[in-house]
Amino acid sequence: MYQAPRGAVDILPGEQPYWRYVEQQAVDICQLYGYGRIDTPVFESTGLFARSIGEETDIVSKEMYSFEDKSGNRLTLRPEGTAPVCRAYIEHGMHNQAQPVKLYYLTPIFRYERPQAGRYRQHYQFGYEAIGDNDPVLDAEVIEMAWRFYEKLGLKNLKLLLNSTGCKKCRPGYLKSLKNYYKEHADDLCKDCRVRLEKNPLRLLDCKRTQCQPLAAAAPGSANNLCPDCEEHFKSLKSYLDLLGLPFSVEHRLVRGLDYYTRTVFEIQPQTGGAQSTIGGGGRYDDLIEELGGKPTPAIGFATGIERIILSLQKQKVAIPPTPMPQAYIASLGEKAGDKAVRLASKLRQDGISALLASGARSLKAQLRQADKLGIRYAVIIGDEELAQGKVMLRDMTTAKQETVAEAELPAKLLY
RNA sequence: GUGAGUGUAGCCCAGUGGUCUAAGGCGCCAGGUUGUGGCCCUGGAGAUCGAGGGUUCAAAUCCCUCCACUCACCCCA
Repeated sequence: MYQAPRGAVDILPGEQPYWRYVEQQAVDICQLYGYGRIDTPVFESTGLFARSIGEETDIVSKEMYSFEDKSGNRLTLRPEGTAPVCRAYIEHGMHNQAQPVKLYYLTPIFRYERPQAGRYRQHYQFGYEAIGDNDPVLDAEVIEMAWRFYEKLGLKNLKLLLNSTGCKKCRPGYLKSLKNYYKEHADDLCKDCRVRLEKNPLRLLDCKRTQCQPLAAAAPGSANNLCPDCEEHFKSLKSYLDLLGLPFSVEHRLVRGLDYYTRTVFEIQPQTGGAQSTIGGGGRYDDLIEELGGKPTPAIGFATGIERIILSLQKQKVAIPPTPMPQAYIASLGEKAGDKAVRLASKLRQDGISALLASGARSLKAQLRQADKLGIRYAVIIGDEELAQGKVMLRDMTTAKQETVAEAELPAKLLY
């Protein structure tokens, strides 16, 4: 028997209301903040991701779905959303548009990982990017937009974590002091952290092992080792966040897994427990466009996992708008009535009234039982008597009252 | 890639070597008189007990291998 591939799931009709709800709120907030939708291909040249995300990152080194097509091109299923948008920005000469260019996407993401709660091999991300401006007011706006989005969805107990990782001028110095600090305490580190010390010192900061906690807590923070420009940018951002009334906490241990981030990084977490505490995050990537072959162009973006949002909505028992059911169930008895039912269902639908036509030649009892189970309010019943009168029976399933009405009256009755 | 837990009908699950030709609940289908739902009653369909191998006179139950799912780690949305 075939099963969905590991880490990939079917989104069944019963779960669709959550998806449609989240997607609608995403589209709405983007409209509100002036972002235009962009859809990029699900696969791109492997090099695009390797160059942007960083060869040494876990995503590139072990999580990409890469393949070669029949002409030998190395392609990869999109493992994140920002690089393709930057590629499109460059490819279509968007630097000629009014800056910053604001784009959003809602798309599947692929990463070869072991699935667990809130983590899938194919998952969906909603993300947006503001490209072409380094004003910290834009950082604040991007963060605010994410915050309002979650608020609007109905999520409670949100936490905003903020940090600044500096730029290519100040980061090398910071990394050096971080390494020096850790080298002095190398004996107290867990074995994973000893590897990190060499490979990816920033990751030392968010080790989850208890033995490394005190060290990480007392480690030098990037936000305290910024160059004057970055310092000023960060300070300004914080004042804008205050201005907007967004409660943030500066986390000097906040680091993100992609290499392209500069200056501002942030994450938002609903305090709902579980291992996947972060539902969305983002930051600045002022060097990425240039890195990918464009002109030097500052930018900032954000992305959030739809599955994690839905998990949080469910944990917090947020009420979701239900999917509307058909208004009418068309039941019939006998062949002639059946023909009339077919025509009537078609007519109602053409009039914009959703209708479900009974199928399978079942008893009236069975037909009504189905209407009831599906939660359809009105049953239209057609039998020999109705046929003889040239009318139909309209039954309100919620009150169990029914009346004989002319077919022409039906639309008005069904629309209340 | 690592660790732990779990795998019995669509779903929840009973069953720890013979009485299992596998129980129950939900759901599904049908009936409870002639054209009427929701409650109740009755009946029915639906399971190679995750797969393969082994031990045994006998295995859903014990052993091995594999697979899948779940949770956690690494890492990330």
